[in-house]
Amino acid sequence: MAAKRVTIEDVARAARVHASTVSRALNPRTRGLVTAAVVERVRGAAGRLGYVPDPVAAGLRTRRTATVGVLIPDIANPLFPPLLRGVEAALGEAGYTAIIANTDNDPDRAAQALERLAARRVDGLILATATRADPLVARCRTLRLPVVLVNRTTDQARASSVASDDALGVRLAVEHLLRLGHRRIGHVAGPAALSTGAARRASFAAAIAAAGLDTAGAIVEAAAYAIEPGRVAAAALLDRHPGLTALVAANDLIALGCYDALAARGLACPRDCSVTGFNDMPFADRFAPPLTTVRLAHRLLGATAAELLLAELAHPRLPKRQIRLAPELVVRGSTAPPPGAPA
Amino acid sequence: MAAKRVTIEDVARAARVHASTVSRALNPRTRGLVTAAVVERVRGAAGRLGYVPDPVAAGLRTRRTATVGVLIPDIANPLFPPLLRGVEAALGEAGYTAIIANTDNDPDRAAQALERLAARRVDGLILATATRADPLVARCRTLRLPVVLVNRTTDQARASSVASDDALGVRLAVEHLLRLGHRRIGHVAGPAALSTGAARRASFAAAIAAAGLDTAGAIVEAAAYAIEPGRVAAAALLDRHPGLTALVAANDLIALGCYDALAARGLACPRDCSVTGFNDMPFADRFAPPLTTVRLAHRLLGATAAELLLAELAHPRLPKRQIRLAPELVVRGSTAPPPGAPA
DNA sequence: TTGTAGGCGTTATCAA
DNA sequence: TTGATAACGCCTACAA
Repeated sequence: MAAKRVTIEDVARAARVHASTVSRALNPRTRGLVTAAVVERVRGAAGRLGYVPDPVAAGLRTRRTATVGVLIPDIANPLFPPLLRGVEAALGEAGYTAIIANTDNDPDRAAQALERLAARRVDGLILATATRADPLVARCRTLRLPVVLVNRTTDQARASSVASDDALGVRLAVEHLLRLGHRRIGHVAGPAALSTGAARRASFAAAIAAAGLDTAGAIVEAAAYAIEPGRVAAAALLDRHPGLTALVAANDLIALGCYDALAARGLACPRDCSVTGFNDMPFADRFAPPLTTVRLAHRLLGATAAELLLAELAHPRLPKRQIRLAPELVVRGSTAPPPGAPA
Repeated sequence: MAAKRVTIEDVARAARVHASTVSRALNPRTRGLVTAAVVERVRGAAGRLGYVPDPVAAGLRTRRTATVGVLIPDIANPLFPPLLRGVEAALGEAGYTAIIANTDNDPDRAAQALERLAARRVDGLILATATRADPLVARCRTLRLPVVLVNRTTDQARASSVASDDALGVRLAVEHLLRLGHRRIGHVAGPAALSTGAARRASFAAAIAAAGLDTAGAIVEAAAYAIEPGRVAAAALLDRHPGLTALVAANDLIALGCYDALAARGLACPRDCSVTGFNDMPFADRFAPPLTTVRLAHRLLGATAAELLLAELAHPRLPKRQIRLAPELVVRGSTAPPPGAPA
């Protein structure tokens, strides 16, 4: 059946016009240059023959592939699937296709992936892997590759970005704990090399200080946003400050590590110690106990990043924008008044 | 800096050979045709100039894009991220790139995605969305697009496939429950239109019959592999058979629905009723209670699918293969002896 | 072993 | 408004 490919020449013959006219008639941007009647004839012929334009050939000529690269740390981190859905939806709407690459939080792999995607001639890049001093942003400038940061940002605002308002999120968590009566609150921070780790930590310190409490030393940094590093850091924190009645974790996976560290010491959550997370990852409501956390609109995060990038692709000289989405607190079963508090 | 693109012509000039020689020297398959000394000179020049071959241009000429399409129902289903990692790893090894598309279990979206990927000239397709009578497999044949099925299969073995041994998995779950002393066991099945739903249901019935028990009517089908449909189906099942002491769910999300249905009736799991899942999705060990389930090697599933496809790309006339990976039972906290059983 | 020539399917530019 | 032409960057018969 569909043995041989239908090309623009075949359509041209069938419509009794030149191939370039077919191209113009079929391309929405140039359709205005062609008589309406001819457009109809061409579309009819194209439909009859089952013509499908070849984006590879068009890309060779136009230097655009209608393709966007997406670098993420690890798709197995439940934060990212919804984000990717948002990216995909927004790109798809505009006729773009996403090419996703995992970097495993490894800068070398990220650099490699960037080169591979650039070689594939992606039109732009969405970076969910940025460190605060990420060399990839500069590399994109060199390659003249439009880039948008999502979730994590760099210290220098050389690219547009969409992220959560980390400061607000942590403040909501701390204020919730203060309202419950907690006075000895610790923080298991994320990596300081990431904007999220640094911002959440700073906000924690500020919120504690604003309450007139002392936070010195009640912060330990986890080596990565994952359960086991979270457990290790939480254990160290509890060693140093056995009297803590609440832990603010820099994200939900670290919060799970806090669960483990508490369990290992025979402490019950939330009875002996409350825990809060960040992200409201899928199934956070199913954990034991259900996790009180700060909810991010992950899908919106991805969709917004895609739209920022599409805007830059359409208008290359657009000023960079930094968008912060406001998160909200979701109270579940992992937080309660501190032990000994009046009911 | 990298203002202008470095082409094969530039390298040819620098190495004082013809462009076609550069092409041959740089392509592993044709390198043997070129003198070693010339190869060295070419590679040197290419390295110095920072030449990166353009896969778009090469693809136009060779009709191959080193690209594979992957259709999945929904990346937000935790089953798929590890599977995709496996696909990505195996493809990357061979220099291929995956292009992922979500279909939301919608046949129309799946068909659309297939056409889009075909238009993009993917070299092959990995289908994780197959229904038992999926028209997309035939469409791939028409398009002469190599295709491999993963996780779900079609009734007709017109394509190679990798999936779990569903029969074995369910048998393991049922036998575990029998050993615990359960005699009234129900099944919340997956959609009958999917190979997994049908196979797991048949295996459940067979295992119950083999134990000399009566299963008539103790099966209800969930409308989809998701929590809420699972809850609805489990509720219907419990209405019809209030005496059930164990539920075998067709997958982990349906198992979570069973949790909800039991809770709504004031029944405790596992004290009043045991529940088993299927897949061992990430975080299944974190649920309340931790889920006893059948573990699949998801990453291996994906990697194997990719390798099957790569083999077919290399040798188009290869016979189709049907691979079944053996799952294993993971016993956790959601199963226990039936109420009233001797400790 | 290397060079020559042609073409993959499309679109931009120019001319009519 | 439409047609002709060339070019995007690469690969592969074929010729030398």
